[in-house]
Amino acid sequence: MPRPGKDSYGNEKPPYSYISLTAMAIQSSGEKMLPLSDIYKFIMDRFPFYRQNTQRWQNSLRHNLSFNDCFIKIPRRPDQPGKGSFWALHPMCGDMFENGSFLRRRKRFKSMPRQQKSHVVAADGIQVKPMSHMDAPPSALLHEQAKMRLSQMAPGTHAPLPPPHCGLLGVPAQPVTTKHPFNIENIIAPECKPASILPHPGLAPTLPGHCGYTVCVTSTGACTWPVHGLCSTDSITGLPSMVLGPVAHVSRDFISQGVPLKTSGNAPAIPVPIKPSPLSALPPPAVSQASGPVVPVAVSLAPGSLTPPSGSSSPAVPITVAPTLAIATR
DNA sequence: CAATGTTTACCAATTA
DNA sequence: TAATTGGTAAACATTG
Repeated sequence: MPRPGKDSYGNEKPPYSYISLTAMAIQSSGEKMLPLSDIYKFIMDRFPFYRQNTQRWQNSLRHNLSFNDCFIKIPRRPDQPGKGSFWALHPMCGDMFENGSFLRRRKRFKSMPRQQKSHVVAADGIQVKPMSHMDAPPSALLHEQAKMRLSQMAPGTHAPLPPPHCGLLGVPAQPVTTKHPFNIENIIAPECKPASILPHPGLAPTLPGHCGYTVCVTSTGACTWPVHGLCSTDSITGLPSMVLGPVAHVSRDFISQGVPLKTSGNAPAIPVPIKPSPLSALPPPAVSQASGPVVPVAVSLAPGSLTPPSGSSSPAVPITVAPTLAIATR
């Protein structure tokens, strides 16, 4: 990913697509995510060409942000009031541009391509391109990042992301050892410039020692958390937004969840995508095939009451999640 | 109300 | 030549 300086191209149109410009802006930020206004600012700052006709290109840019799966939207924390969300790059989109050409990508990135069996779903549900497409020399920063990410996320050729801890549902608990960018370890690790854990809207402060990072385990509709009430449900399907167990469906939206680990105002943030992904493209239920990044957290589950939404035809799931969700940090 | 976000449609250029 | 990708316009919804 190029890092053009100020006025790199004078008043000429720079040889970058909006996607690469946006990616550049995001990459240039310390936390690898920016609000829309800062993306505008970055582009206008470096490319005088874009100081004119702002309405036109900004509309195009917004279109790109929404339209392209390579960008994910990250809600603001309540202590970061402001308009609009933050935008970040999808963890798996680092290898979009080929041979230094930032005008046209080799292939449009799709987080959930429809019926492409050759693609691999990583443990966190993020789509991975077949390795044969990954060996072309990509460029600079994005590539490095992607490599780093892929090396921990792509199953098969790389060390897979360990499944989330989930006692009752048959997923063996494993120590969290990977450096997945969405990994709690990464987020709270001092060397990792992280993003912040995003409190679930309307949530009461978490109990001391309990992170309360959301995981939903159900095969039907809404689930309820006895203490934290953390589970968000998809607005359309009513299904949980993050899934740990052998579920039948996962949600369309990824919604930011969790409660601050620290009470300080500088709490880092987890970039949790909330971009919808097509339900139709979802693989059959499997523990390791949750849609969206599943943050490896330690979860204890016990029999109890997860209930579908009233009026739902889905059967109730006789599961309760224990009130404590502890993040395994090391 | 303005900024932000989503979606659809159309077209041109490029690629397979 | 069909499919894909990128750019643009526009309508509309949402949000602070």
